[in-house]
Amino acid sequence: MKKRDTRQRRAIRQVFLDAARPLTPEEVLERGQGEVPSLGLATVYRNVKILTEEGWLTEVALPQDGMRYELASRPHHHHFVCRTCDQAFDIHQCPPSVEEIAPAGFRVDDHEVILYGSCPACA
Amino acid sequence: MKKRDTRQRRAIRQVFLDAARPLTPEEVLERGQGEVPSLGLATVYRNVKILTEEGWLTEVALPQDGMRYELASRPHHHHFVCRTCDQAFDIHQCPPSVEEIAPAGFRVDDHEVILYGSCPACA
DNA sequence: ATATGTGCAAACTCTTTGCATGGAG
DNA sequence: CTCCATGCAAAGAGTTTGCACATAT
Repeated sequence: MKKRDTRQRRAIRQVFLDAARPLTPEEVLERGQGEVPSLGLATVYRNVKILTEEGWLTEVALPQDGMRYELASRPHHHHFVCRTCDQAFDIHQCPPSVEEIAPAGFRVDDHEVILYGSCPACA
Repeated sequence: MKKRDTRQRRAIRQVFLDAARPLTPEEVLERGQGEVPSLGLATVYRNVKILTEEGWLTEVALPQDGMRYELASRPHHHHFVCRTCDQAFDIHQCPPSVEEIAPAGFRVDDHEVILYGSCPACA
């Protein structure tokens, strides 16, 4: 199926290019409406799904509220979740030897580290 | 508010005492109905919330599907999620200095490490 | 006896889907 | 001119809440 280059899809892509952290569909909607006011939530969901299938976005599975998405091209990093404002922040370091805690017999091919606490604005 | 010791609450507590891994509300319902067939899902949600507030249970935030719960008294550990059978396993080690990767200005009060891969049975 | 706990169903929230219209190619 | 994409509204899935009745204390 051929993909069309619509105003909405362009706006949604731009939102992710401008984002410094993983975004929820709701956040994508708000930001995208700055560019295309008529943008609907269903369109955000549909496009985020398509962009993820295309490998342009990746799902960030943070427990707090729902799935978040970010550019697939970003280098390896982890996340900090603020329990006060519920925002997710990137952490650009990775603890050494994280994957070595797996017991023998388990083959590890990826890992996620999530820190919880208060961000600078909420602390 | 004083807490009563009902059949339902006792059954739910027993489910967690018998569990070897974090459980979803749905799993608690199924297991609890073995003891109290009339048990309702709303009661599970209410009690799981109360037991968490009391500090008897802790929320386990595995991205897969929804929140899971386990005994708070279990020693600190992390989780391995098998991408083949979707089962979660406990890892009884914790990588050193995980929380030190947080940037300045962030106050960390908890962390979670999730490894993904294949468990011994699926490898 | 009294007030909390329960079960049911309705309300809510988040996400997906059906359908008629809009707009890219 | 064709069809895919969009917006709306309704439908689903998961969780919470209101209410009348049950029951622990």
